[in-house]
Amino acid sequence: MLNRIILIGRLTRDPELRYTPQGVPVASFSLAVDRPFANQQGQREADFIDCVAWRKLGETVGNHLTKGRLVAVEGRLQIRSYEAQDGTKRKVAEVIADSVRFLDRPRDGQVPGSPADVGMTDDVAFPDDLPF
Amino acid sequence: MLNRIILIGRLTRDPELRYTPQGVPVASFSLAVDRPFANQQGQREADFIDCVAWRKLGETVGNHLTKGRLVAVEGRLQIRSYEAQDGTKRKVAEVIADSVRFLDRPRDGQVPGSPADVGMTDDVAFPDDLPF
Amino acid sequence: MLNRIILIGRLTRDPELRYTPQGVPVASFSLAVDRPFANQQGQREADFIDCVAWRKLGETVGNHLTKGRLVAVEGRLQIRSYEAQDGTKRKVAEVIADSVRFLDRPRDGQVPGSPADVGMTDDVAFPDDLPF
Amino acid sequence: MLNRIILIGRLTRDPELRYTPQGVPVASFSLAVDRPFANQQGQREADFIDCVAWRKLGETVGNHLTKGRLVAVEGRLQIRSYEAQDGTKRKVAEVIADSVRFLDRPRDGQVPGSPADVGMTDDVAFPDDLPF
DNA sequence: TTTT
DNA sequence: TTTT
Repeated sequence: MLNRIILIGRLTRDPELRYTPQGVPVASFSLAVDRPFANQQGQREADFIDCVAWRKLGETVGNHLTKGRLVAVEGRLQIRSYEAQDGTKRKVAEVIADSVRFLDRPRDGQVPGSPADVGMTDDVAFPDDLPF
Repeated sequence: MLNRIILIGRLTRDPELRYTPQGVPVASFSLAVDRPFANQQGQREADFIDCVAWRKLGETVGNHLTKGRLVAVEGRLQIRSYEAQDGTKRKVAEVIADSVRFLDRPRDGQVPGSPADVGMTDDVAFPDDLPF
Repeated sequence: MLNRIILIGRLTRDPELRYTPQGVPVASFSLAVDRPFANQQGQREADFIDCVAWRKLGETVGNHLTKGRLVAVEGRLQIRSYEAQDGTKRKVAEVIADSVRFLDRPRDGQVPGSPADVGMTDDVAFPDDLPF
Repeated sequence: MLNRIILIGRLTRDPELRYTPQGVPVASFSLAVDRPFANQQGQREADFIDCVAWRKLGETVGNHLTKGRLVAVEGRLQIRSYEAQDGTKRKVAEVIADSVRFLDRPRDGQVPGSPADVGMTDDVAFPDDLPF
């Protein structure tokens, strides 16, 4: 009935922007989110969280974000279940973003024209999770 | 750097309460969280989200919650990566709860003595609002 | 750049549904949200938080919610500053809701036809804070 | 029963660090949080939100943050009611922070030794994710 | 009293 | 496959 997640982290690689057969843009990216404490070996680990952005938000993400950029993502956690080729059940967990804010400025010469310190929001109400 | 998730949903089955070798209680449970819209067949789907509660919160969950109960869970999303027996990489996504609130009353004869409409929090509760 | 609040609480009174001169519906309501700990006298206090819902969501709130109902509200915290008649500066803090979920069923004979256990979301993207 | 707010914004001035008569540190600061849309005059407004941090978190805030710094604050919204000298009822809304993360680096020569890109949390940090 |  |  309520499913809300807010993350701040850095992109582990450049986003991938693709299009559905119907031409709907969808960007995939992965965030490294540092855990708030050290593990038993005294190291600070991170969670690597897959995110998806659809439509206009997806295009903004795909066109302006790059590996290493710091962002705040708001969305919901979606769990998809499927059967693998070997017949075992698998699950995919991903955050369906409805807002992505850029929290640092791009490094020089990275993405010309990228909107520094600007956020994008996806307020249009569509089914954000076509099975693509 | 920030990882916060808030869910409202119903337990898909009774929680499992176990103990680490060191005797630390840990409860596992799964929530069905209805999606906010219908899919293309007009049906309302749900995400089935695995949750974990440690220590005192784990015991409360294990002792007082049952299948079907409505709860609000606050926590963080944790992704664990591991290698399966067949050598493939797998991931486990689970919400590490630091607060679980009970939003309905148990059905009659369910769990004698369960604290209806009562929440439990993993945090130490300081009066953060002395009138200073 | 990011402003997100999630509350679970009970309405302290019936909501007030009004309309702007342009006919836009807006519902005002107040939530009692129990604090997570007891104060120094051992009593559990609550925060009384003013909320506002616009348009279709406002009508749903105004038509289906009543004093005492348990709800989950998602929105943003808005602070309006103004000058009182005596020339002093005052502030109004209110939560602009973009989603309200009903977490209990109405008491018998309360609101005929009210959608029990149903949530409403306001996904349309408008300026949610006309100075009304 | 649940009261969670997450903000990203900039300090409108240097924080004030004070101490209760019992010696408990408490820092007050105010955040400018840009609204996600423009008003009817096409200008982007901000909400100015008062925040409070207690104890160790308060000291970190008081000692390391300065006007203009970008932070993420997690906490709860607290409403205090009181009677003014003229007999009228007033309310104070403030966010009681339990985590403050620094999202930019201090400007040169600002606060020597300040922990750049480091967050502080009020919570006790248990390894909530023993591999069990 | 308002930040970039 | 992992970010600063």
